[in-house]
Amino acid sequence: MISRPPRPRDRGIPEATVARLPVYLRALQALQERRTLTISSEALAAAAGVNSAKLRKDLSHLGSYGTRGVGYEVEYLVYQISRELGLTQDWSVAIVGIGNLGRALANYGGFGTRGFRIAALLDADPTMVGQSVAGLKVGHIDRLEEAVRDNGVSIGVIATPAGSAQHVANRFVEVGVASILNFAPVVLNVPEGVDVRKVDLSIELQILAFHAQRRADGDGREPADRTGLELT
Amino acid sequence: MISRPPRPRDRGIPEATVARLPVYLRALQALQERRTLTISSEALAAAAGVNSAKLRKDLSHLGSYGTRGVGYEVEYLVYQISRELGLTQDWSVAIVGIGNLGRALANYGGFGTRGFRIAALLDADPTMVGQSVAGLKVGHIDRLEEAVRDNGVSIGVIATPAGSAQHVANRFVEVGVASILNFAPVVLNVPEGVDVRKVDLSIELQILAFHAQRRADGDGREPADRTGLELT
DNA sequence: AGGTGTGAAAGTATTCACAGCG
DNA sequence: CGCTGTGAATACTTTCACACCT
Repeated sequence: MISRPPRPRDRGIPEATVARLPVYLRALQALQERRTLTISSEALAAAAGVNSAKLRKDLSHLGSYGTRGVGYEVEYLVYQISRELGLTQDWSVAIVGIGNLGRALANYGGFGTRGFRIAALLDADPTMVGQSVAGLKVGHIDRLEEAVRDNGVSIGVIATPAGSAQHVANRFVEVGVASILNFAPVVLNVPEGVDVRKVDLSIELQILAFHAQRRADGDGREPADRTGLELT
Repeated sequence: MISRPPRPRDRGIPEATVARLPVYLRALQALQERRTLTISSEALAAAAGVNSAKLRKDLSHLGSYGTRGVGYEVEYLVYQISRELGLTQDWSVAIVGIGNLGRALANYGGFGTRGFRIAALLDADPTMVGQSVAGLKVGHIDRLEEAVRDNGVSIGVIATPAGSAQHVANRFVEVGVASILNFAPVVLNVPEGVDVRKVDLSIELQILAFHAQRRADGDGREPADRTGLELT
């Protein structure tokens, strides 16, 4: 549908940029649903909650996909960002730990708006095993290796209690799962080459508390965010 | 006159440091449970998944709480970090959206290991209202203002579908809640001075996919990415 | 000796501001 | 003319390496 990209792009995309691409992608997909064809950096930046210079710089790392005087073609950008993020292929995901959180994840429809397929749900609790969650039968954790191999799982999600997380991580790593999303409140130890991302609810709360306290302390002073300085 | 007597300590702790303090705190609390009295920067750094230079620099922003040749006193550091993060006071939290995720959050025992109190659960679904979740009765979202005021809520958690998130955020802001933790996959628009943090499951997955793809593509090159880090 | 605290250097990220293309 | 793409300036973060304290 869209002609082949000119050349393998520069692969040195800054980490900070990578972290924002999904946000841009989501904003663009929303625009696409509203049949918007093109958009300026200014408008897209506003939708994504960043400033336009940052957005343009970010996109410039993917290539020159805009048109001066006009903006970006929504559909084309969606495609380019999706490709860059690896969403043009499907990733199989296994979720371990089917408590409230695991269930929430399994049921999270918008899981990537395509690109991700939840292939297996596993739990250690025998009363959990066999139950149907989000249209999938929960398997026993003992079958993790089997589940990973049979489904070509390449991303593992850990939603177990803290005490089991490292063990599950080890097993993921052993069967070759090199991308792990960890919701358990522990620091996982993994060998070089394995990519772990952590989502930690209480850490986020604590960061909020820090800023809230500062707001209260300094009171009438720092408005939570530093004010811009003048120069020039 | 250049002297500045009033300020006891520099309050300008770098954001990157703030984001790591909760991780250190958790590691220290684990040590405390094992009756460890003192710890070196090297060992604490390993437990927290960072390098020791970074840890020392981070802690140096709080003050000079270590002893040269010895290390840090665990209990004292726990106290200092807790105080810095504002955990020596209690923060009341309201959760809006009691689906699987909201329930998971409500039941998350380790919610801050003290410091946070879940004061109200709210939902728009009438069949949900009145149910008991994690020992609390779910209230109707219409009573948000009441719930916030009666319980002195200062942190709001949004676990609703994307479509309702902005509306809920507006109402939080209007009753004076200036700290929001958003799990809905949308960019919230809030006035200056309101602090929003976002946790987005599919964004995390997409970042993992990016690195996984790079690993597959470039192959034999980039060693994936550093592990054990989170990003905000 | 042993390990913290910290300037200085190196590496990243953000913002500015404007040349130049469509 | 408007808006992208980008060098240059600025700001922030991490890492190094060692003086200095216990």
